Amino acid sequence: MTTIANIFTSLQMGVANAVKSLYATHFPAEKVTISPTRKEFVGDYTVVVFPFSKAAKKKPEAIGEDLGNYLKDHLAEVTDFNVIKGFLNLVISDEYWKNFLLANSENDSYGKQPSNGKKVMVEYSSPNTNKPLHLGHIRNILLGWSSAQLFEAAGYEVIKTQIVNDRGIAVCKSMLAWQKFGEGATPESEGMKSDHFVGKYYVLFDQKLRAEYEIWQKTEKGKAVYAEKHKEAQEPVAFFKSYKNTYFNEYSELGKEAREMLLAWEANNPAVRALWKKMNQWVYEGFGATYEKLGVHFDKNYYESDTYILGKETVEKGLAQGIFYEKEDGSTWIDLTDAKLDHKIVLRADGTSVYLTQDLGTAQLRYQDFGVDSMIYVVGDEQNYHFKVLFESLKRLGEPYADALYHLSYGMVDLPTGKMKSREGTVVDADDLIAEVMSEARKNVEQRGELAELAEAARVEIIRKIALAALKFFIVKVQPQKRMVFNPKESVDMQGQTGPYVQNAYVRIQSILRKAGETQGDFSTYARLQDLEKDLLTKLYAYPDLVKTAADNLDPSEIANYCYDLAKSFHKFYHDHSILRAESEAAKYFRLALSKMIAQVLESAMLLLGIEMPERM
RNA sequence: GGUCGCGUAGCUCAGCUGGAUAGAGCAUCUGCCUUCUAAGCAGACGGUCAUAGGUUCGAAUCCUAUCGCGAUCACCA
Repeated sequence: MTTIANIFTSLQMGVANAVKSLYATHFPAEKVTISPTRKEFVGDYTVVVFPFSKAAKKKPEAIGEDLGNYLKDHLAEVTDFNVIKGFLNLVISDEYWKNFLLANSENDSYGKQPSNGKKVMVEYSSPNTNKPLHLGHIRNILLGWSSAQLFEAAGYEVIKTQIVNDRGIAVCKSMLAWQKFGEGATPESEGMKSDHFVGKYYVLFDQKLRAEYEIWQKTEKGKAVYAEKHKEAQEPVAFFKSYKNTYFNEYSELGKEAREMLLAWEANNPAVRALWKKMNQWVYEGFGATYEKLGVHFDKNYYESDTYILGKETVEKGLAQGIFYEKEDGSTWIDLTDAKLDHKIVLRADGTSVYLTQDLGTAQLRYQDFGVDSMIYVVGDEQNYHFKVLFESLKRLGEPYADALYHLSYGMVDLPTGKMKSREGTVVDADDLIAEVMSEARKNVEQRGELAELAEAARVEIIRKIALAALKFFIVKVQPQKRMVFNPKESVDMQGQTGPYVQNAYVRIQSILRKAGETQGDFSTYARLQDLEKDLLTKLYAYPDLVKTAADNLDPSEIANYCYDLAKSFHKFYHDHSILRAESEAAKYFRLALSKMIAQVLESAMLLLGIEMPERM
């Protein structure tokens, strides 16, 4: 396989040399801007010449001519140029592109970086064990999975993990509701998916609590509390809404029982622990099924029931180092005011851990377990502050991985009608969503009839791939840090800027390859590459760099947008030029090689997003 | 109020470290299937890039201020 010098660096250096020899000025090569030529102009790459006008003391047009001539004379890759205003458009030789294609069209690891010997841990999903996964989790899961894939492609060893929030008062709520009102029902007896079954009791608890609360509001005690605590001109409805949490903690019978259950759990009460295990097992089975449908998995699970006591040693160590300090009441704190982050508590006066402490301990545990060089936390942007504090604290503790901690922060998912609110029942359930997009895909497949001759099992598999492509692409094409609007109707679209559109480009190529017979042949005599062919080649050429920058930026949406771009260019090419009936044998083999490489890049790029390609659709 | 994020076409989104006339998709309208899969292609319509200053040969992009939306500022996780 011939190695090909990077065209960007070679052009940059060419320009720098030209500036040096023509104008006797040093201009750093890496500062030369090279971009793909816009399609309305002739050329493959464009050099912006304005920055040289000071050194050259000439008009930009004249500089463009100078540089163009120099590059044409000195670089074999440059065969022609034109200058428009301050822009020098360079035409790259057909030979260069043909060599590029020859070297890479059969290379199925194109774009993947060699191992860099580093380990990174990606934490994502991290659900609570009291209710099923919803749309918000899906965004989290897809971002987590695809950034893990991205890092693997960028040369890292990746360990995928989740931290399961399997304890606490919320979990006790569903346990208590099941115990009190469940009458021994099981997912099997109800015919329900087991995480939904547990979720039902979580909802039931809230209903019972609300009923209890409403009765209480009318009691003497309730009226007295309102009279005493309400703000001026605050109606009872508004007051009691804001008072709900206090009620739960101070007056509610159910609240009392739930707290007692939590205490019993912490005291290792066998009956409570057994109930806890049983219900969590149900939830895990349900989650497992959803994860499998989404095509994701984890290498290692951490459970909050194990990690919530972690971190105390860290605090002791930090105290000894003077990083933490104790208050008079016995609680322990860290002062981050010089990092503009305020004081944060790390241990309560009774010596128990808080959220931050757990995360400190968990980070260290992970380091002990895997010796990771870096960790990525995929968590919603409402926790930005927490992660700043966490990372700053670990840095002060001198942890070896502390400079390589990243929070992949993403915005909430809204519905066209507004925010998702569980209380108002507007939360989009993950399983429902998957089922819906599957049925939409099936409808489309049946309408088209393209797969009518396939066995049902094969058809189902393709439908699954198409459906998930639509859903995943829809979510992952949006930049993570942006809040996004999820329109359920648009998420099942299969035309336009969608996953199936990209798949269709791949499928068209597979269809051609099946019909082609011999797909490899000599194309060295193919001359005059078409504009659309060059457009595709420059895009293919950009792919490996894209993988790197997308990983650096923790941004899978860059990959999604690239896939769409590449597919779009291919669809146009496919429409305008015949491949199997090309003008010559050389042209045919050239286009077959080009198509093969496009298919290969589309397949591996989409796989970075967790999207699989069907062979036909 | 402090801090952070966001604001681009009717809607959903691109626009890389500043570069040519700001791009896609959806929606609406119009063409193109006897030719490699029409989940496709082409065209029309649609913009004061929130606003005002500044830096620059050049600003959607960088800086400042203002406005709007959101998050956060818990001994919850």
